[in-house]
Amino acid sequence: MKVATWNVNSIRARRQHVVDWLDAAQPDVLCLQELKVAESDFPYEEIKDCGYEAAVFGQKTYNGVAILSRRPMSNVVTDLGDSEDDPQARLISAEVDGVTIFSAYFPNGGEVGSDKFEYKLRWIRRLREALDGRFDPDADRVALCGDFNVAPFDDDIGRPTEWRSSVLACDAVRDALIELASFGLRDVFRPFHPTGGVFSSWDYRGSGFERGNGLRIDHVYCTAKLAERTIGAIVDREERARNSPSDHAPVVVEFA
DNA sequence: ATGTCAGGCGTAGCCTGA
Repeated sequence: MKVATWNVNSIRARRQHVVDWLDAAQPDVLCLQELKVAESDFPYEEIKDCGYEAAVFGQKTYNGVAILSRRPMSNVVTDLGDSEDDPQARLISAEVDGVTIFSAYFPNGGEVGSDKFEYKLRWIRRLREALDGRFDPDADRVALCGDFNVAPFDDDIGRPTEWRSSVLACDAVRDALIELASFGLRDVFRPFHPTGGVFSSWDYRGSGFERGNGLRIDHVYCTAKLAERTIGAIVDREERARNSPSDHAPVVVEFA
C-alpha cells in the first residue's frame, strides 16, 4: 500500500499537476492540503477520471484538506470532535482497508508568540486529545499524514541559523509534536534517511529549492502495527522541480 | 528576512497568508 501526502498550495492552480502525478506515481492514497477551495469547487470529475474517490473538507481561500483513494473509503470525519468553535478546515480522516488515514494541515503559526502561534500549539494539543478519544494506539492502524508545519530535528532544516527559532522549528513546536506523537505514533519516514538533509518544502522566496534551503515539515506518523510494515519512504523532488510547482513536494511511504 | 505565489475583490493593483 502506497500512501502519499502533498501540500498542493491551491488545488485549482495545481489541478493538472495532481492529475499527472497520480497517473505517474499510482499511489493507493493521496492526502492533500491547502486546497484553498470550497468543497463545491473541488475538481471531483478529474480525480474520478484518474480512478480515485475523494473525501474533501474544503474552505474558501484558506486551508482545505482531502483524501484521495483508489479503494473505497468509510467513516469520513472532518473535525477534531471537541467543543471548540473552529471554522478552519484542517483535518479529515477516513478508513481504507482497515487503516484510518488522516490528512492534516497543521497551523503555520505566524510569528512566535502571536495569537496564530498559540492557536497552533492549542490545535496540536486538541489533535492529541482527538486521538486519545478515538483510537487504541496498540491495536489500531492509524496513519497521520500531512503538512505538520514542524521540522523535528536540526538536520530537517536547510539553514539551522535561519529556521531554528522560527514557528516551524522552535523548541515549543517540537515539544508539541513530541507530546502528540507520545500518543503512540512514529515518524515512518526518518528511519529511511538517518543522516537527514531530506526536505519536503522549500520557500518560494529566496529561491529556497535552488539553494537547498528547505524544510522537512510534511510527515507520515503511524501507530506501531502500521509503522512496522513500512518498507520505503521518499520525497518526490522532481515534482518540486517542475514548472509552476507547489512549494511542497509529495512525500510517499510504502507499506507491506 | 524575503530576487515568490495564490486568492479575494473587482476589473488594477493592493492586501493577506504562507
